Amino acid sequence: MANAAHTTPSPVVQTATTKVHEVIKQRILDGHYQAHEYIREANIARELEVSRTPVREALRELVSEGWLEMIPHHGSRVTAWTEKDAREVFELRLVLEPMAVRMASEHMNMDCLASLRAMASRMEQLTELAETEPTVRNEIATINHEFHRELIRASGNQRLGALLESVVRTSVIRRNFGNYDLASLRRSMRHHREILEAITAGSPLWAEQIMRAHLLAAQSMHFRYSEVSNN
Amino acid sequence: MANAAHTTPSPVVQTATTKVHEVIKQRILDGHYQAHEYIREANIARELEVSRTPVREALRELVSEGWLEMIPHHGSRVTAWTEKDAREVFELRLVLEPMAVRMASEHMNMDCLASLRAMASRMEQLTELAETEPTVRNEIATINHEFHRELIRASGNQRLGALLESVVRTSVIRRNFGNYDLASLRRSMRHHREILEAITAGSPLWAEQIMRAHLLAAQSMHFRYSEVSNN
DNA sequence: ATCATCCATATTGCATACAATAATAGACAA
DNA sequence: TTGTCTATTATTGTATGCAATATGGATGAT
Repeated sequence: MANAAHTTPSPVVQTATTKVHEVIKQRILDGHYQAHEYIREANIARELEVSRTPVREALRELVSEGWLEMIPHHGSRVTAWTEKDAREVFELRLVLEPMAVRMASEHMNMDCLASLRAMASRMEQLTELAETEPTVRNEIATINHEFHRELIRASGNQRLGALLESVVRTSVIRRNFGNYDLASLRRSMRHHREILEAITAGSPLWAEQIMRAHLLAAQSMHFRYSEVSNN
Repeated sequence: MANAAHTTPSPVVQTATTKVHEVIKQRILDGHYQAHEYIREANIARELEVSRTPVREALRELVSEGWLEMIPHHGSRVTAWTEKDAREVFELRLVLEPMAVRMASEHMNMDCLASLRAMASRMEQLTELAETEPTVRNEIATINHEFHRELIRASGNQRLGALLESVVRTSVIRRNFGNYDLASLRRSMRHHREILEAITAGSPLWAEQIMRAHLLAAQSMHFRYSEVSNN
């Protein structure tokens, strides 16, 4: 990916560059760094007690991965996402994730399936607490994200995983079900369960279609929410 | 992809880093740098008369974009493509490009269509020379690449373009029709023409299906060739 | 002969200094 | 007041030196 669409180069050896990379990325996800905010090289270098060199290298990587945009001689700032971006991402997910589920269901092993079932169950439990305890929505969102990742991983196409990772960030940033009413949450959980049922039944096509419906439902919720909040 | 999956950050301002980036990328495409060959920072720095700093930054970008792989404290080398990679890429193209064509045909303007028609015509002309003059195959390949790019651009989804760009490299490297017999070449040209006919007729679905067939035919040719040459 | 250990060397990783560039504020004139 | 020019300052871009690490071969012990 332009890369970009690729995983971090060195997962095992920890250099200063990888450290800076991870910190900045985490802070973007946290919301600690906000959209359009400039990341000054000297600041972050001083803060993390490294020189500007590894900072610059980390920034370049983050630019290639789409987290930052760099204006020569001016600086690097957090990329802001427009509604157009969101639409593009949904269009792509709508094609790639159903494909991933179809492929995953064609050669699914029992361990993976068991893991997915456990996640689905956990999310269902949490859903019933969502009304009284709003904070569990974050936990649901995290598991949901992991559920989708696991399915994509099971597709067997590594590149597909990298692509979706680079594309799905926008949903990661606001990965919450805060705007879901209970009925929508339950429907979403029902979709997860049905995807697993389709896989178990050995019907890749069924699984693919449910995933498509699942994403269209999510898309519908997203734009319903964003219309009243943003534009 | 990142970028990975992303275009070069600064198209207008030319820094030393962008210069190094372009040179190395071009050399990988040329075949000047071969698969698994190490790019030594000091060598390329001395050759291009810059210091190691911009070289390192360019290398990091190229790693993020998937052109190189970097082993910490060991070096950066040109990524080699396996048959598995090729299969993954075809799977992805088979989903993304038909999608792009469908979307492109839904809002196609006359200028773009005229440009595509011109490219198709040019390729058809060159095809009839391919038997007597083998070198025109390279020219056909270049126009073919441009044809596909233009279609993707016309889809209106910028991210899609970036994704495909990061994914389709393998075909760029060996972007030649050297292993096509005349009949296959003609069929390929016929596909291009039919895609444009489908768009003109206002049938996104037709265009999408022909693109899928077009890619499956190419896939078939690719693996037929690679079986006798590689494994 | 084989294996482990240690040292020399090549290469990358990082820090610092300086150069180049762009934004900012202030002075001055219209 | 407004516009323009200039000097200052902040920030990024590049070069260089040194530290950290890995590789390969020589040396020695078993």
